[in-house]
Amino acid sequence: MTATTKTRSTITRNTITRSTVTGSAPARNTARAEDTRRRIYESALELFREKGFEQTTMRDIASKTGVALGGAYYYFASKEAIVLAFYEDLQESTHEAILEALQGHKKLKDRLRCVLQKRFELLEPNRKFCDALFRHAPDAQDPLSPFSEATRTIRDRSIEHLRVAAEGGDIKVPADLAPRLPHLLWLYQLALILFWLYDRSPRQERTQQLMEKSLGFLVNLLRISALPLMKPLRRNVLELLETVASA
Amino acid sequence: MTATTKTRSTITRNTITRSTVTGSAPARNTARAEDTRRRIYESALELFREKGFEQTTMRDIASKTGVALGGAYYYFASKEAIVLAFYEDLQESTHEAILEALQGHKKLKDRLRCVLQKRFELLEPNRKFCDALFRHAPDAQDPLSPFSEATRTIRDRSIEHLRVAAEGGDIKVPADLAPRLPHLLWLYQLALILFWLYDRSPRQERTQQLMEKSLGFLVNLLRISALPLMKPLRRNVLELLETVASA
DNA sequence: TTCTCTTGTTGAACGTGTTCAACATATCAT
DNA sequence: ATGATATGTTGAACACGTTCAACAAGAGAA
Repeated sequence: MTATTKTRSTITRNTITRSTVTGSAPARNTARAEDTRRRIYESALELFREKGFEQTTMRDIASKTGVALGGAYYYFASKEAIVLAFYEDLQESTHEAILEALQGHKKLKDRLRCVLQKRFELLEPNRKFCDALFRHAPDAQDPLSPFSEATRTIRDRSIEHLRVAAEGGDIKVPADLAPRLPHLLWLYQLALILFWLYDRSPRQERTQQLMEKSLGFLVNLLRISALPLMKPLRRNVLELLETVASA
Repeated sequence: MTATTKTRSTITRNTITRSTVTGSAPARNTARAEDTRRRIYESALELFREKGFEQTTMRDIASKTGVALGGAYYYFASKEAIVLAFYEDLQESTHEAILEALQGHKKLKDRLRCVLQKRFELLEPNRKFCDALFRHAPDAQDPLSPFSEATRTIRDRSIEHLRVAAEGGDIKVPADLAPRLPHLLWLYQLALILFWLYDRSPRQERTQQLMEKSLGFLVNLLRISALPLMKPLRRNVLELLETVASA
């Protein structure tokens, strides 16, 4: 066992040019780099889909791509960052699609279901590995957490979908609650996705059931929330949110 | 690089005598074993408290205890299992205490706060490492998940506290909701603990605030839930729970 | 061309949780 | 006491994610 004392150098190139959450992406995207990156990315997703996140090794990914182990880390800061890149892509490529799909629906319940369905539809082929994103979920300091500053862009997009869905619906939301609603709906969506990821029923029917039931509940809740009787409860909820949100 | 092909033997002792979640505990607890186990356990907790879960190495634990690395694994199935053992201990040693503390309170809000306060009080010195328990939380198949079959005993104890707290309170809970309430309260407690673990405010004051606000909300909600108007919403909630609970 | 600097690539080494076959010690029937 | 079996202990080896110093390839200036 050679006790090689490694000199830990202080300055490295990559610490400077880190740009997105996705990883230590090189500053200039030359054609070669772009290509290598894409090849690594695609090998990775293929393997993730086949064997799941845990079962796939960075060595697998590198060797399938035909690069050295270290190569993967030149493009992605970590194994999980690859999954995050996928989620970014997903959000990117479906933003318009979701907003368009909404046009056909008037009722709030339908509009929300529309957004959720679309999301699940796109997530479906990748169900086996998306749970990786929730591994460190509650720690908002972790860049990969859905609550982190680093994932704000992705999150904001998603919230925007839900805002549009809620605003165009047939239900009048109380003025004090309205501005908070999109964020709440996003939390609701997050919970559903989490349930779906671990749903072991065939074709994830239980998630479908849960979605229907919970949508019904949600809409009823919103309807009722407008009643004068509900004012104190609404105040309760808003205070709660205030407390949670204050950084 | 010596390519040592290791013969993977098929039968090992430990696979047979595994008894609790806590780890592959030996069948007979001899005095020596008991002692070694405790020493490992205590070193581990000390280190966890000092440096947190991630920063503490199994090698640290072993060497601090004065045993070989493998020794730790003779008593604990994994690093996380040590934390679970701690949580078991906690539950064990405080069951009575919590039930007694409840005696002094009549109002539901006070009774619930009493249970929660006690829990946090006991968890407090160990805040730095309890998050380890939530690492694989949503996967009910993982033995260490709070939802797993393996942790049922711990969970049931906790739910029992909350059942007693709710039953002795001053608020009449609707008959259809009452049997489900303890489980719901347990989920509520889980959420609070999760928030607390990652609460970075000084002395975790935000958690205290959140507790007060949410307790107020909860009690108001229960009060209102008895109104005839609320029958359909209650039905909604119960259906929801049914869907989630069906294995 | 040749020299320099940026960009891209390599693979050995590290630190980690975990496993396991070998060894050591205790327990107990004969 | 002696062997046999159960119990406890060891440390090397494994597989994995990750890091990094060294090297190679390309682009641009001289």
